[in-house]
Amino acid sequence: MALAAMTSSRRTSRPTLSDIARALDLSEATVSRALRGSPIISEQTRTDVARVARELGYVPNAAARSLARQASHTLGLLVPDVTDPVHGMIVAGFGQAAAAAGYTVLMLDGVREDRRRASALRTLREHQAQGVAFCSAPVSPEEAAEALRPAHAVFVLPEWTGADAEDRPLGRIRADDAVGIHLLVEHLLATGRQRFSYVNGPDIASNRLRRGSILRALEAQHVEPRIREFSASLDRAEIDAVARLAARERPDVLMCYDDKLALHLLDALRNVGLRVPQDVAVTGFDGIPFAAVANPRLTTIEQPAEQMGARAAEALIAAIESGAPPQDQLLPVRLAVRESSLSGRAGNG
Amino acid sequence: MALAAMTSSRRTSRPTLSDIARALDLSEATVSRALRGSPIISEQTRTDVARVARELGYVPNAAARSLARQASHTLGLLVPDVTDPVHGMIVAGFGQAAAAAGYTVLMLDGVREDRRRASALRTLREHQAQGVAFCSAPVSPEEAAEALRPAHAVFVLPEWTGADAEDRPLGRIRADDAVGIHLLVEHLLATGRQRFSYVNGPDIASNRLRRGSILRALEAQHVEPRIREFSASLDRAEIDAVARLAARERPDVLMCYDDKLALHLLDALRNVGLRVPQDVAVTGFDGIPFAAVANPRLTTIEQPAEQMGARAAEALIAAIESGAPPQDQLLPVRLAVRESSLSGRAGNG
DNA sequence: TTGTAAGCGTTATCAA
DNA sequence: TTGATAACGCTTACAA
Repeated sequence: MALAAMTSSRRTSRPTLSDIARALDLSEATVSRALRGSPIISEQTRTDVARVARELGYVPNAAARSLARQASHTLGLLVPDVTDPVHGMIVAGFGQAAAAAGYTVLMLDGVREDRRRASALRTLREHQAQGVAFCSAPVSPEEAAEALRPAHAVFVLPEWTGADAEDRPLGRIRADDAVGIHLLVEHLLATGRQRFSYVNGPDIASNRLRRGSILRALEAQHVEPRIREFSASLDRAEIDAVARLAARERPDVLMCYDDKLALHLLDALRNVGLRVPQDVAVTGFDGIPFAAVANPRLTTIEQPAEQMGARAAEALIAAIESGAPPQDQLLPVRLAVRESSLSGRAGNG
Repeated sequence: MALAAMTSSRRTSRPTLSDIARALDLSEATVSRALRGSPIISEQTRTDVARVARELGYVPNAAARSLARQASHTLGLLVPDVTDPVHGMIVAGFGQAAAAAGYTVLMLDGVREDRRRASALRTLREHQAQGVAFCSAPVSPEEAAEALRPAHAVFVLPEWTGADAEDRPLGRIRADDAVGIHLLVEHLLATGRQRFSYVNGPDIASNRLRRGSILRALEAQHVEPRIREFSASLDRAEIDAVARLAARERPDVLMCYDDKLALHLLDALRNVGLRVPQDVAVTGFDGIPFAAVANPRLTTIEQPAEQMGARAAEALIAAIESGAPPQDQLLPVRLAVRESSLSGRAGNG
């Protein structure tokens, strides 16, 4: 008996329920109940168990619990690139909300790469994730279905808008890009800009959506949507090319897919001698912190990224615990007007 | 029998080993061995099992495996703030290296806050993390010990340099700050800067270390270490105060704790009318991507942050699998000279 | 209020 | 080469 006890405590070197039970001469079942605050346990037992658990430094084993309960209390979060400020904020918000609700997060990064995405999905299945959020990730319907099997899913940014979206336990958390863009276009028109151009980001849904919103916003303002489009990923050569084109064509505004792109473009414009905002206005999208301290400070549409992450986790958890599919949500954005789009043009057209 | 099968497959809705075993009329043990490529399995059985597993969409249950093997294959990563570019890169590198080695990462954010740090450590114990990395996190010796119990630990940035470091299974992954700072000081002296000042970041070990290195580097260059220190967290009011002080005292250089601080200071200096680098040089530390496109582009010391994360994971895994404590590592840095520290001073002293 | 025992999905030990 | 069987640590009927 004593030997068994030693052996068992040596083997894992972590105290278990049965260590507590043995110390108090109780059954494991009673200890388990006491630890989780079951109402049918006597006050005496409860305090005894709590004390011994503390003394022993007992912490429940998540794997065992997951197995016994048939619930992992684990959420998956798929991210294309954690080093991106927006994704970082989503991750932060998601993690905080999940932790607050007692859920563990498996954050898998780099899922733009096929192999890593596949491995991430497999990891989530192995760990029996009860819900998964796709953060701006290009997931195919097949993959989504695969990831979901019995789980719930939420798309934080609307990368996937598959036709069969209705059949699946999906929810979408989005920022109200359209409204933000409407405000932005209004502001730009008000400051006298006329020849608009849009600088495309990578060819993903959010880029297409923003681009579409710009066209619609211009129409709504009865501006002929004479929009010149430029294409640039974050590849530096492409951005330089856009800057050179802009120097030649002289649009009034360069509306960029996102802040990161805009900040790099600002740098490229400096190289070709175009002044912002005197020669051309530049706007971003997202509201990342560095946009506020760029030189010139960048006009942008601020998304509540951290809140979006938190909402995603909450939606997932609510869905898991209620059994109902996660709810869609549309969060408000805010236009931050800064130097890069001020009027006072030098008039070059 | 058929009923039992249905019941069992309904209950979890995920196929298990026994589903495969039943389908092929084999034992679970054999299926388990076949799946993991045990050499003592017949070719026939192996292919049969693989086929059925694929058909059924079988994925092993991590919780069950962790329990049976007494090894979670899980690593913990404690991060103060994922939205910080440096931390983001560490997280990215760590995650990639861990995944490549078949380990799952539990990334816990916001651990600067006491409560979240405590909860993070508990989560890691619950999940039986076999190793944990503290990324620039202010951990107390007690907490570290608590986190470690039977696990291994690596400190990615040297926040904790406790006296009893020797007794514990610790390893430190650091960038060679001292060398970088030496190069930086040399460069600044070569461009004619004389009155140095250091802008302190938060009062954490890495700040103290960088500060110390600057003093030593100045001494080594036989420059009287007349260094004026300023204090600024990322609180905007403090940064503005530093800018005003700088406008009054006119040091030749403002060496900042890190890039983030430097970028904000650049903005503040613009407000008080100080030109960089004509009136004062500004340098950062870390080499975050936005430093390269700031206006003026920021001179900085580039740390291989992503590589540091990867090394941390690798060191942890090596330690786990060999049983030896993790190895210390010192990674090289690189001085990136950019506009913010160019010579051509307007001569104001 | 507490205990007994079965089970969760794997792996590992021993036999066969 | 394969099969029983006993863990792994916890939860949960069902009994007492």
